[in-house]
Amino acid sequence: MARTSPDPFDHGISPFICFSVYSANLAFSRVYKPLLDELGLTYPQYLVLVALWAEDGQTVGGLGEKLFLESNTLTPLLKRLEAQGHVERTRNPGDERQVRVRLTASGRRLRESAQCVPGNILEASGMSRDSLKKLAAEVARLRGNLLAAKAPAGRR
Amino acid sequence: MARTSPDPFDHGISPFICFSVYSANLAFSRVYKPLLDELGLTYPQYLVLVALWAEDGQTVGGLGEKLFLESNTLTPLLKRLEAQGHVERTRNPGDERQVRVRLTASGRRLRESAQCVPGNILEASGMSRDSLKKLAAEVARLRGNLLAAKAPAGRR
DNA sequence: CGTTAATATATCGCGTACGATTAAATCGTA
DNA sequence: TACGATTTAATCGTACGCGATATATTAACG
Repeated sequence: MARTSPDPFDHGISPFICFSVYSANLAFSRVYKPLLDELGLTYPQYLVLVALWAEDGQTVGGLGEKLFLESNTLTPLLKRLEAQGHVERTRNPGDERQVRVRLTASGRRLRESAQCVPGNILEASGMSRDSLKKLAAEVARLRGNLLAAKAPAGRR
Repeated sequence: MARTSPDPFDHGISPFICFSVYSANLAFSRVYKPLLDELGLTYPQYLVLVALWAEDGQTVGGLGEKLFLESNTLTPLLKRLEAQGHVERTRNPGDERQVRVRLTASGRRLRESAQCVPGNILEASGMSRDSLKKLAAEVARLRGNLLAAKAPAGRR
């Protein structure tokens, strides 16, 4: 009998991993808050800037693929970043459907001001760089599995 | 190319554990969505009910302690659960500051309808029960460290 | 060419999260 | 007992996430 465990609510463990992830994410955003407040950024805005610092001039869709977000989330966020003067959004002349997001001088300057952020997070995590790296990889693998289960493989 | 690449970003963002957690949480809520839609619940509402199924009649503050949330988030959420007829909120006669949240018959019935949920999540995770359990514990430890770093020791 | 399908972004409404504030009940202590 | 301090929820404003929909541009195909 490879029946599931005798206790029907031992299933509680699978809500447990999702709850750990859920609440750890809340905890992260709370640790980030005071750091990012000084830069006038929210946590998702910071993630977008990290992506742009790595590769400037990405499209909305390109950013969404990296961040697992869509235009309904990104467009208002990017408009706020634009209103703050950190990015500019321009239609791609070669394909007017696309919007390219480019860092302004202000957006590039923020990179320096934000240099201390990862170090602070590392310290707050109370774990070694290596443990975090391993943990991040495992969680990313879990994320991949979940997304694959969500959008079945046959799609093209 | 239209296909989402298997590992879209080994570039800028991947070293950040916070991003793995952030995006894994989004992935979880997307996997939960269709399951919980059938119950008419959101993911945070489901978490509240899980807490109440484990222990009925908790106060708003007690729920918040378990879920790492505060009344500014919980009160509207609980009102929606009440509007759906799954819980009732009553002031504690012994201390009128507190609000006790109790499951209704409808809220208890939901527990049976939701029994299939954890199994579905487990399957979607693509990982073994044991791996998930270990991972959940590590992520919970990380969460604890972050919260401890946020609220420094001197608070007493 | 013209019509239709596909693609890329934007808009809208709802439900969280959360800082800041408010209001009410209780406690501590003189 | 009186009264300021503390505790507990609730309220408000802002910013995500996201399903559903709208709009505009490009591609496909007859």
